[in-house]
Amino acid sequence: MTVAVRFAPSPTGRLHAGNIRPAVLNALFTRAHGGTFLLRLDDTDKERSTQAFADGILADLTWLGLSWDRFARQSDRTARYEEVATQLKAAGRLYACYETADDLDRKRKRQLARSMPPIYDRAGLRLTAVEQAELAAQGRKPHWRFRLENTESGSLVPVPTMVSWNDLIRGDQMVDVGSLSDPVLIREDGTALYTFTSVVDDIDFAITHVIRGEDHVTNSGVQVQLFEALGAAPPAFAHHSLLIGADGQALSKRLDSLSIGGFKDAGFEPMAVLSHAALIGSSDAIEPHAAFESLAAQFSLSKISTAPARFDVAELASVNAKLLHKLPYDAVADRLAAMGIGGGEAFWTTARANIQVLGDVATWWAVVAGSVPPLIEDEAFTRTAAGLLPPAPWSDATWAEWTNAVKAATGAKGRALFHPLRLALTGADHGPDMKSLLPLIGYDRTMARLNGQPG
RNA sequence: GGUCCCUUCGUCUAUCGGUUAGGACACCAGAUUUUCAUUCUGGUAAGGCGAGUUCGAUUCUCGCAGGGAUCACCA
Repeated sequence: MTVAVRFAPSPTGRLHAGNIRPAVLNALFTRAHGGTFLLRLDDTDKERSTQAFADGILADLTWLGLSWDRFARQSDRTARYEEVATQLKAAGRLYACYETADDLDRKRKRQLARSMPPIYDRAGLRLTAVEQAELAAQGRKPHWRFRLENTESGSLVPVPTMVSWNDLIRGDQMVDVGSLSDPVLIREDGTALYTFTSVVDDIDFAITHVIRGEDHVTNSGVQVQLFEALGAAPPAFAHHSLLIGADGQALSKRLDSLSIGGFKDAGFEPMAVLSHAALIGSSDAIEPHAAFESLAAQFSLSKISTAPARFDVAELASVNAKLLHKLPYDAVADRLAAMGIGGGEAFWTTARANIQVLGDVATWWAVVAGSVPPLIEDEAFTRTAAGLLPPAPWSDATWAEWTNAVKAATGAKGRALFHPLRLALTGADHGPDMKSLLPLIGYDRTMARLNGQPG
């Protein structure tokens, strides 16, 4: 059996820290098992779905470096859904209901008020042919529910009915479909809903593994019955836990600030975001991986925890910085060039240790090749240092040679010796190793800055 | 309110009845850098609470508490 997975976002928003997890996990699973990856846009909600969001999701995935083997959008498949719905009606598993949304809402509230579970009472199933004909004559349009298999024969009253599967992350799972409402599959306007379209597509695209968030666990119980009603074997399921915020509360409130677009704008590397998303809530160390293959090589669903994991953007920032600190010059040469940054490998290996995001190198490039206002703490000291500056050409040894001379002349050592020189040469009290930075700054700029000129 | 899931260092986690409770990040210290950062080495730090089972419980059972999810003509 060839592995086939899918990632099925609905284009009602952009991708964020929470919902890239199933995307990444599915992609990793595919790579690890040699399967195919279907990107499916679940755009059955016409009210909320937009082309702009669809484009945004594709752009976000592409930026992350994720690709797909197959692509589908549910709005293209309405004819197929109608066909399958007809089949289900003929099989007696889909029944017409005439309550309005308000009716249903009132029913639910009444049940809740009496501490009863808000389960649909199957009034539609009790309608006689005559009653149905009357409603139809009034021009009423029904919506259609899937009759769950959860009663004893001859009864409409649900009894505890367990649907079970061996979840690839959570182990043995049981969902009691006896305590669930028959799901609405077809809206009053005739369009299909997610619970239905998702199953039809999973069957038609021969999906073998459904990897998604634990918010779908109950859905899976219902959908297993749908698969069976349609004569298909359910796929294997794997439900990962959801993320919570750094403060321990649900993440959903602040997702706007945790969008993939936001991470991109903040200057994070795609591989840092990808590594973090793949590793959070797993038993592998959360560390940067330079390549998708490296993540895939160690990937296993069994390493994913069932407990909700905490998403902290500071942790992502740290992964990003570590990734950059190890990044070889070849991997960034093009991007540095695009930023107008030269200096070659020597500059990059010197500067990379002091950046959090790639854009930070601009700061050090200005120090090396541009103009920075020097900070002169002690004019006499820097003037003395300027007088001792060795002539060009410079090498890695120049810094030691020079600072030893300054030390001998002034008696300064340690921080008292280096701090004022760093401030004068870079305008900052922290930064890359001066030994390798000095030759990059060069004689002229160094001399100018020691004399208080921006250089 | 019903149902499901979760609870080990600050954080992500390992442990499938007997361990000095391990690792990673963060933090602290030392080394390197005669400075900061980087890098390297070392260290501090944990089983929510209460019962039960057992010779023995982080591990199994139950209760409580806390957290998450779900109960849409959303996905």
